[in-house]
Amino acid sequence: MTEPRITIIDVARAASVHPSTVSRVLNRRAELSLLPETRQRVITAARRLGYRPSALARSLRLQRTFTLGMLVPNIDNPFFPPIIKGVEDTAHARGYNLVLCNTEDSSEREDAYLRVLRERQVDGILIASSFMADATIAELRRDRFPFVLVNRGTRGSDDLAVLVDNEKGVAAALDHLVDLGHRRIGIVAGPQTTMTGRQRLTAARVTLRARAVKLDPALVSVAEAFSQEAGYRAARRLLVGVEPPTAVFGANDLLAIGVLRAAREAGLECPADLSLVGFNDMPLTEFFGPPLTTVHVPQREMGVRAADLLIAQIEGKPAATRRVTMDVHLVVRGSTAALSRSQQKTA
Amino acid sequence: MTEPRITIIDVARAASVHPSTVSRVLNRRAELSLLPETRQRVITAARRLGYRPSALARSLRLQRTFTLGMLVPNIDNPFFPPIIKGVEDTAHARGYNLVLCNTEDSSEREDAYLRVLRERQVDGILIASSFMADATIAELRRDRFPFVLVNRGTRGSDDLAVLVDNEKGVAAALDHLVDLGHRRIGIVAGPQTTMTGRQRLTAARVTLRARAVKLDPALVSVAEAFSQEAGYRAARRLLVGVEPPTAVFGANDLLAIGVLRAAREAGLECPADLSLVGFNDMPLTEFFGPPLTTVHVPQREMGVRAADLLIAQIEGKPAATRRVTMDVHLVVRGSTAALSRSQQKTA
DNA sequence: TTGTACGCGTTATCAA
DNA sequence: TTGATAACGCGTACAA
Repeated sequence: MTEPRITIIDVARAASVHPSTVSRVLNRRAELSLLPETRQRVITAARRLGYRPSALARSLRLQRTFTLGMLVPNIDNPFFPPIIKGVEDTAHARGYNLVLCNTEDSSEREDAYLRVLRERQVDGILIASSFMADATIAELRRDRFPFVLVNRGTRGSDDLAVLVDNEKGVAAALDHLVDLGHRRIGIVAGPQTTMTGRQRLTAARVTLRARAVKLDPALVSVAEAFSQEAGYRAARRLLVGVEPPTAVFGANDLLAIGVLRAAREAGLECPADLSLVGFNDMPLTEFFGPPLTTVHVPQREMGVRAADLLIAQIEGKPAATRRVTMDVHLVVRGSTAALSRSQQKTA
Repeated sequence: MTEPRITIIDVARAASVHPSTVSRVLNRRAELSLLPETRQRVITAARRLGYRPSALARSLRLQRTFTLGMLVPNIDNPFFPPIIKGVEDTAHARGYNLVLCNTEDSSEREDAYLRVLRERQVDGILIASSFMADATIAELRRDRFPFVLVNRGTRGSDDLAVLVDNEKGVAAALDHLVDLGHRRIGIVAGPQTTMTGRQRLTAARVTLRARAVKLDPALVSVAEAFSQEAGYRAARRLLVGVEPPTAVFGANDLLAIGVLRAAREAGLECPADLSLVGFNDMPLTEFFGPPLTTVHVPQREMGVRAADLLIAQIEGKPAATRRVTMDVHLVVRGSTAALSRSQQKTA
């Protein structure tokens, strides 16, 4: 059925040398001690036979796979692809492959994938899955398994992590709204089971207090996921109140889009009737109707830094920093506008 | 440094049985012939020691990795994530893992990744990379390596493939524009080095001829990639002409977005001054300004079908069909409108 | 400079 | 029902 695999032994035979010699030639380590002629014989024999090394056998022998695993909550969320690209580019450049796993925010899948990755002996893991239990991560830590957290932290430990400056971003977003004259500001928060969700909500509270703007508890709606649909549902609860907000901050862009949809359904125009700010600046938000004002996060760069951190750890290099915080800044586009007279009247 | 790996041998020792027995117990194949007591001893020993099987060793022995490779041009293109999810869900459900590779439409990376995938002995490959040379694919075919083409074909061979009904989609898109009264219709075509690019342009020609609408050669602009930027550049060439089109068909949604940007820059409102149709119905297009009229392609389903096809081949199941063509339909949203009087005057 | 021998962790096959 | 053995393909001390 299948052609028998061509191994190092076949090459050796063809070149009339010992298999170990073939191995030496093909792994051009220190060019030390190899007759140029022998080397040539081996190389041509290998090419002629169409020899293909077995990464499996090599990994088994070396106990190294040159593979990284990455756990992502949802590849459908446009926030992640640029991060993944950053990781992959860096990995590729440094001789590593990437195995990508979609957890769908299901702890069952998270565990399954984590197990698979370890059984496959990937050299390290990137965890962007924000729901994953700290306990699961603690296990990796205990086993000294190399890993890096992306866009999430763990309580009270100094795991390697690449984080976003949520405080700064949220402050910029809300300062912007307050500066535009808004006082009744609604918050569509992310799931409070995630660190990002909690941090951004807390930061929002802090910022508004600092600006002496009262945050009406009725104007805080927590979404059960970082998705457009969840944002829509959360926003509906927000907009039907007797005294609706004149502006809303969505804890990420997908939530903001959900808000937009709910607003339209309620007959509200954005930004005329409702100003809207998101977070992440995911691709294409500038083409939305209206273009989304949002907090820019350097997604690709996050991936690059995360991969760098992980590979450094794998290769035993001294880690200069255990924690990288990405800088962010507000990008003002069309979805926010100064508080209008009509809005004031309504309120 | 690293803890020594716990192997089947350690478990065997702890359970006072032979390693081969451990293997038998752990691979709950036909429950045939195993003393319940022995089985229990092994299982508890394994659990107690925290035994983790080595996928590497197993794959080496079995010559099977239960891993699929997937080549994608660009994970940043929102068209692909749903496909990838479809593939991954199916693979996961059937016991396979997925190694994802971003080719960036670079043949260098395509070759590099393809080589890596084969060295890692993935059981099969999904190729969504439309630029890949037919010659490269011919090599896979020659080696009888299991693969499935996604959203692309190869000339004159009956490779396993999951395709999109481009003819139908393009016809629906252009019929829609013609029905709205448009006669000066521009085409922003995809790269003619890809099968999709060629098919859609040809289909456009065919459809317009069938409707007795003349296609002005000056109104056909070929983009050098299926990206927003390339669409923008191609559209600029189109819109600056002396007699600009009243409607444009973009060969995919990203190109259409590029057109939108170019139109705005030229002071054209969409759809008042210019109607626009895309292709693919990638996620979030409904939230664009204006919402994009486009041809819906069941992306996730494509991934599912592709994975099914591939796994069937790997497992030696008879392939009912070698070629699956996905049905498509037009989704009319806000970016298209009937030809207006002002547009007629201009023309 | 090259050959010898062994082990990486499994599982299939055969023998007991 | 379980044990022994070989082999999957490679890399590396060590010996020659």
